[in-house]
Amino acid sequence: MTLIARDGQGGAVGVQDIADALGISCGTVDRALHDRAGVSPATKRRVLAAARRLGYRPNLAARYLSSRKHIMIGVSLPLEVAYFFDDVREGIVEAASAFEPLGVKILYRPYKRFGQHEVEALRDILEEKVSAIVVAPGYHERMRADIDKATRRGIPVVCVVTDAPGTERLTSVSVDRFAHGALAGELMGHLIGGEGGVIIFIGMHAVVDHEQKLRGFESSFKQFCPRGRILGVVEAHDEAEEAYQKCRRVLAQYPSARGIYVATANSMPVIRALDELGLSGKIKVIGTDLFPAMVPVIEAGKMAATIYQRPREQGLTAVRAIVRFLTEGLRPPPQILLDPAIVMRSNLSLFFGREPVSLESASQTPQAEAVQR
Amino acid sequence: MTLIARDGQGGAVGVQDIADALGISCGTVDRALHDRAGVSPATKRRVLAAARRLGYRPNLAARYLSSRKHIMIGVSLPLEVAYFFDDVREGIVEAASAFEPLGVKILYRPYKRFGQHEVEALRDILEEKVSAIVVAPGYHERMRADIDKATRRGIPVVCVVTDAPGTERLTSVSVDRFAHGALAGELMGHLIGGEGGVIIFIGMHAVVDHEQKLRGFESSFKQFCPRGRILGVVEAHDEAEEAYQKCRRVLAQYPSARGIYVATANSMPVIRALDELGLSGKIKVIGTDLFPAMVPVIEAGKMAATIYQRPREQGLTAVRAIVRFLTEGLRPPPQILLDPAIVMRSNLSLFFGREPVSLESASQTPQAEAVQR
DNA sequence: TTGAAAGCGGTACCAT
DNA sequence: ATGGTACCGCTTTCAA
Repeated sequence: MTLIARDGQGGAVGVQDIADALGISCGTVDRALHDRAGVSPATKRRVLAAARRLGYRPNLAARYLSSRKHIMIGVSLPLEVAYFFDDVREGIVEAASAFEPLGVKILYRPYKRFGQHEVEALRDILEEKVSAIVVAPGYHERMRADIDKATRRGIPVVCVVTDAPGTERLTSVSVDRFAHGALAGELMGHLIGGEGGVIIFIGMHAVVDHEQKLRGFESSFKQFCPRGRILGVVEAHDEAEEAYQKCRRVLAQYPSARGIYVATANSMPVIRALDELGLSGKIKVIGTDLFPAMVPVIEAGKMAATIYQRPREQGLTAVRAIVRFLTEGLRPPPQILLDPAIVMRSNLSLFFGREPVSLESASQTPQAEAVQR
Repeated sequence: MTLIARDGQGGAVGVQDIADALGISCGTVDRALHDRAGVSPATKRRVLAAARRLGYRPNLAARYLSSRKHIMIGVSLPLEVAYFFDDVREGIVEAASAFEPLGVKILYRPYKRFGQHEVEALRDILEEKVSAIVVAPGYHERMRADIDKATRRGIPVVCVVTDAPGTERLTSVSVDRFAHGALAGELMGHLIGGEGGVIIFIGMHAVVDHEQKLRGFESSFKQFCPRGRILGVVEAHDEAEEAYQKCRRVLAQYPSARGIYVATANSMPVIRALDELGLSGKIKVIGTDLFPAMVPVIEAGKMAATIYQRPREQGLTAVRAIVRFLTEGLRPPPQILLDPAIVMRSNLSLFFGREPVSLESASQTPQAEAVQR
């Protein structure tokens, strides 16, 4: 050993150690480490080798303190559907606030409706100086060019809720949609006691999400309800009135139906139709997502279960993945799939109205410092 | 305004700003802010007032960099039951690694079996210089004194999996056990089609956890299975052989039983008994937790569902709560209840064998730095 | 009791 | 291309 460890903290190796070991200055080491201009290729190679050999790990606190570069995460999400994307945003803010000490900040650039003006919103964000971007692509083909552009500029893009397959996005966070449908199918099989016909409501077949849920449902319903049958698949295009009308029509057509699976958030019109026909509770309904109006419906037993896509978790997960990538270079798996949660009457209260750990009560005040060591 | 903002970053206020505003030195401000010795009460009051007025927020990166005090979290968990506590520990390590830039480190002091030598293990940890402690109290009465002692020393204690009610612990992280039981009850109601007798296996009535699950089950089973009946509650004391024997006996006594709810992890002996009696799949079983041996059982349809207590999430949550408390003074709610997850065949793969975001691939190497901005 | 100043580990700028 | 150094905001030590 030609070196004397500079510190007792388990021997963390810093730029200065590398510099000392090579007999050069820390400035040069910094330049070599970060691909900055003005280092001879030879020196650079030596530095990189030494860094690896000595096990260099950057001190992130020092870096943050020194560079004063904040990690600004641009968030572009639709304002509608509010109950869902508000929760996503809540998760994002929550995670960002946990990383505040690392200088993580959120730049929120919402747009009106899912799928509308999303490209413009993304471009706006690209104008600003952000370090990463969170988006929920409605029409991913339209977003592709800008997502790839951001990525090539070194700005990682993470998709939440929906994905933009085939793009250079860092990763996507969403619920496993096949599992979503499969859970619904398995549960439905149990609910209707292993036999009977069911009807499925989706948005449209063209939407990959809906199609995946549908396939999931079909695959497991077949297993868990061998004497069951899928009577029909209704496209309601996420329109309330359309769902209502088609529900009435399809029930008239199949009066023997024993279950309905609504693979989108569009379940309330179905409940209304069942209510009017006096079939609430008789026909078993499995819905998707969770919003205020559904609470009394579930409590009243008019909907047996709903598959919850955990928007808050999605937001949390996206930001955590970004921060780890940015600060530690840890590349997340190309796709992060959360497990959909089954919400029934017994656990409803755990999902609804649950507050995040309050951000207000954070120590703005010096008093709270006292608890530290 | 008598002050000119020192920086353009949104006007963050630091110790120096307070010092300037008061015409004193930053050293004094620091002492006043942290209850250190050697500040006149008058000065201290003025500093505190100014800090609040100016909206002082400590720069945590600077603090960490300067003080070189790491946040060492002492973790005292049993090695058994491994499949469960290993996952808790995995979550703890995962969360800690995310906060590594803040100097968060784990001091792991395991002990052999749940409930045994836990007091000694806790005392050992107290000897070391830790900033916080995570424990899973088996016999919380025995732990009380040491938990309170740690807390009084300024070392927050967080309970995971189990709680130590009535102690000064910072908070506890566990699954909502009433909801656990209630979910099982609701599901069971559906599984047996609204009528029939069921049998419940617990550890013992004296264990609060088990009693809570039992009450949850009873309450919802009554609602969802109005023509159902709880035939018996079996205490198996977490012993495999006992569970097996009692299962055979109770099934002989109630041949009409249509469902079994095992409220502890002790479900495999029950499955074995059912297998031998040729009742697998006929009698609906709802279990608790998830471990390797259960996977084929669920896949084969011998167990309809299991209620998963999400050990990894518990570990993650505990560490996050500790870090936020320590760094931001944010006090968590007195009890953190996670939602139990329903695992069935359709979502089994999402829970089992799921790897945490790999810690290995983290940037030990300077190359990964290049992705940063 | 208080002030002044030296770091902590990187970064960035100015010399060379 | 490289070295030297001031500085980020806070803590800590030494002087006064």
